[in-house]
Amino acid sequence: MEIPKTYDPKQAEESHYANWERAGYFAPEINKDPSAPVYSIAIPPPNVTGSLHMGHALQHTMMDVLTRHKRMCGYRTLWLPGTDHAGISTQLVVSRELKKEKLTRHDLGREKFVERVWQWKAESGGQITRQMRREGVSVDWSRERFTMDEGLSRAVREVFVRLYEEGHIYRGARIVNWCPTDQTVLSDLEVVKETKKDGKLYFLQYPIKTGNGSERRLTVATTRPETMLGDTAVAVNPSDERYGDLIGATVMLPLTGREIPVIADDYVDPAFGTGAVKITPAHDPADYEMGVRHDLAQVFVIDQNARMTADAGAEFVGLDRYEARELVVKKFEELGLLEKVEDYEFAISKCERCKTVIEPLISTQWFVRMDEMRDMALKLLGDEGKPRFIPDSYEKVYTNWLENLRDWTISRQLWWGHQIPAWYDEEGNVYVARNEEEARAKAGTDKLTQDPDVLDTWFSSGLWPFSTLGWPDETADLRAFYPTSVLVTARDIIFLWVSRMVMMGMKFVGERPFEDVFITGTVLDRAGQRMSKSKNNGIDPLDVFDKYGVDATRLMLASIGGTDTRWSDAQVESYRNFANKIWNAARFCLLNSEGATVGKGFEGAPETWALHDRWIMSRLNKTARAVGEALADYQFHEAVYALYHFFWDDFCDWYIELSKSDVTAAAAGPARDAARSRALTVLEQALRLLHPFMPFITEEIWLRLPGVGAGSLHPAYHGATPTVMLAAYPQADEKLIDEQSEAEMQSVIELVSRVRNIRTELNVKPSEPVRVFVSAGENGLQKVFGDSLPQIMRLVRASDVTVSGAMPELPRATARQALAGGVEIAVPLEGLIDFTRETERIARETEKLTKELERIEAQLSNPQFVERAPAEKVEELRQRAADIGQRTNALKQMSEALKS
RNA sequence: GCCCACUUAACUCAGCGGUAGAGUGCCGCUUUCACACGGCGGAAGUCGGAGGUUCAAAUCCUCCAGUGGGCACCA
Repeated sequence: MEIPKTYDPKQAEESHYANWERAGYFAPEINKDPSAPVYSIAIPPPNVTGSLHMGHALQHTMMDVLTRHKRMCGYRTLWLPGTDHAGISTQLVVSRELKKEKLTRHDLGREKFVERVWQWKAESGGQITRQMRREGVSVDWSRERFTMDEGLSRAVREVFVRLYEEGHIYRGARIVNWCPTDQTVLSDLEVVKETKKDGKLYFLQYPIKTGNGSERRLTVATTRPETMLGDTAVAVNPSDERYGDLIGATVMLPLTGREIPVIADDYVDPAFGTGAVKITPAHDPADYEMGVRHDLAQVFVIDQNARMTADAGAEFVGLDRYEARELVVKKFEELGLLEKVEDYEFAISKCERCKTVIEPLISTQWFVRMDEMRDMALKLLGDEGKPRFIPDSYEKVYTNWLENLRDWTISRQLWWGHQIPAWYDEEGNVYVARNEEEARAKAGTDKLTQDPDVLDTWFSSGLWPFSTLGWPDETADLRAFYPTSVLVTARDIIFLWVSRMVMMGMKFVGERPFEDVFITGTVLDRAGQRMSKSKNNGIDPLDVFDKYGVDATRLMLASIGGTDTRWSDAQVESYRNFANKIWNAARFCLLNSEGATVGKGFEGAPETWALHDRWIMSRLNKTARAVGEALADYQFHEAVYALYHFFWDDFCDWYIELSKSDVTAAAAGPARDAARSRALTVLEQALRLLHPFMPFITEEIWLRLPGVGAGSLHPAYHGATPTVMLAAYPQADEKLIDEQSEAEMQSVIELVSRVRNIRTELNVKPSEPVRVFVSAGENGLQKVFGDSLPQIMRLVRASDVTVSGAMPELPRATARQALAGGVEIAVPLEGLIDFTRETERIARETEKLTKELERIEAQLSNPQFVERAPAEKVEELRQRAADIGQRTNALKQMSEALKS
């Protein structure tokens, strides 16, 4: 059999995925067990414009591990894939294309433009789904969805109509976040606050109308002087003694000739600035509220392009807001009304996508009142603790946000998206309907115009867990797969998306959309910074796949816990090495597989097996148990750790070495066949355990193993072509977990390690055989060592190993060591021992033990400890103290022996 | 301003009430017939600081410092 020495991931990655997809292994229909439990995940749909980044790779790895694991456990699994139409992003991508042809979307018109977007989607929208195939994700492509699909669009209209009919959706003029670049309104969540370090606070003086010709001025502080052109009041705190006499007075607003009142409002903080606030209801959210409270006029001085309007005055009209700011300040200075300008750091709102400074404007938009759905979500958490957040600290974040939830602005001034299902007749009456026909019926006319706005992209995403399953129809998929089992996502969309799915799911399906929410950590760059396009510090997962292989990358990602972790090539490299280790262990087993069959070799009662066989089965079952428990708790790193060390340490370093002489015996025969079968069997089980994490290498090897086939599959998949993907996931068999064998093996391992240590410390050449004497008192270890003699000889490179109850008389030139359990070892090394060094070595060892003994004795002599600590704890320490005492004595004698 | 998380070996991180761990790196030795992407052995940490609770604290509590993140209408 030709098997290369080094694992090349490319070939396996290229061949298996296409086979799995073609064979239908990813679809729930592959499961033939009608009573199989169900496991489902709806993928967080990546933007159709997107390309794979590390965050996707991380989340997809975890979802794939969960899905593959459950599938192998016999669950009917559905991991549903799809993409999001991503309103603004997609519209901009296509607009940019048009720009190359010297066209704007307005040149095309809405209909042609939208057609063009669909065309773009057909040609270029598949990039991310192709990249996902590279990751090995076991999603059911036959159920792939897109948020603008007809089915999902129907769900969107249905939800809109129902919310409107129940009075949760309304249309009205409110102050909103306007992005002058994207030319659309944005929800609060699409606005980011950024610290403006070089901000200025301007102190403007407004003359007060006194009627008696006396000069008095009121100073207001502002970061936006240009908005003073739209001021309609100055507010002070009613309890502020400085201004008490001014409440109700009139201020002559400079530059405008308008007169505005001084009003009192508790909102004003007397301690800030001058304690007097200019109020611009049309251009500031807080002022807007105050304007509503005091019935103030709204004077619009800034338009949707962030330019000054005619109402700003002839000198200002047409100016950009920042030009207007300069001019206002200059005029104030000329008039002697600019008191001062201070440096002032404050938070400024920007468009999350394009980073343009938001212009608060009053605009007619569609909104959703969230109170009813908010209460449903809070009740679900309060009553049932659902969804369960992992890590649980996010539950508080989620609750706090919900409790302070405000109305959601859902209309967007875009062309790409779900057009709002509202029509207007010629009088401007609005008809909300599922389609135009229904609207006509309601309106009693066909002279209707549909609202030009589209819905916030997150409106359709909020329906994702059920719209993808066919809602509003009562489909079989909806019944089978809703609620989904878990949502795996990043923390930055808990509000934007997670909360809305819960609210929408409760409202429209009457049930939570998922049981658990697993919030992943974030992969940071090497310097600990978030990866971002603007910083250009992203590491492309596809490059990592090319360099180290998909399986190694997945293992690295899975080993990231719930906390943020810096990217490290070295770590991926170590998992690449692990993949190679797996490859070579398999290579060894396969090169020695003649006469062997997976599943054989462990016949009869475990008591009749050799120690190392009982031991490896115990380790294997413990590992299966650990992995199962870890995955149930989303402790991916624990699962990886358990698998890594089982495979490398237990299986490769010890089991293969211990069984090597039997496996590679020159003479064929039943004993050799059995030993070979056992190695193959353990390997095969290990591959199953590893498969959810490393799908490619495990399949590549598994298919080559002699004896695997239809019989290896989980019963739910009978009739399927053999694949490790559908093999039964190993479940811990508690009967095979054998603590005594593990303890005995541990003694053998320690014995071997100590002899090796002596060899190294005393510079014995690797090729030089040694003689080893072991005394194991009268306890059972004597038999354990006796039974493992050939293996011990091989592992320590001894010409001879003698095990007895007591150490025989040995020459002075003997290296010695005292082990736990009263075991002593001696290696005569005539001519090799440096007596001084050996004395030192024993002294070091003694010192280490003495220190530990002192600590233990201090504890044991503390009556409080003996009294209050659990009895077994005390007993454990006593035993350890006794053992150390014995070893120290032995070392002392060894030291004496060296002197004689 | 408020809230949350993090701070453990040179690096990246586990552990989260009972003898300090892993991977990488480092220091020896080693190309013995699965693997040098390997093997064997080894050195390396007063677990951010200060208090407190406890028989016992890296682990629980309080305060402080640093880092990162979220929330917030102080103009």
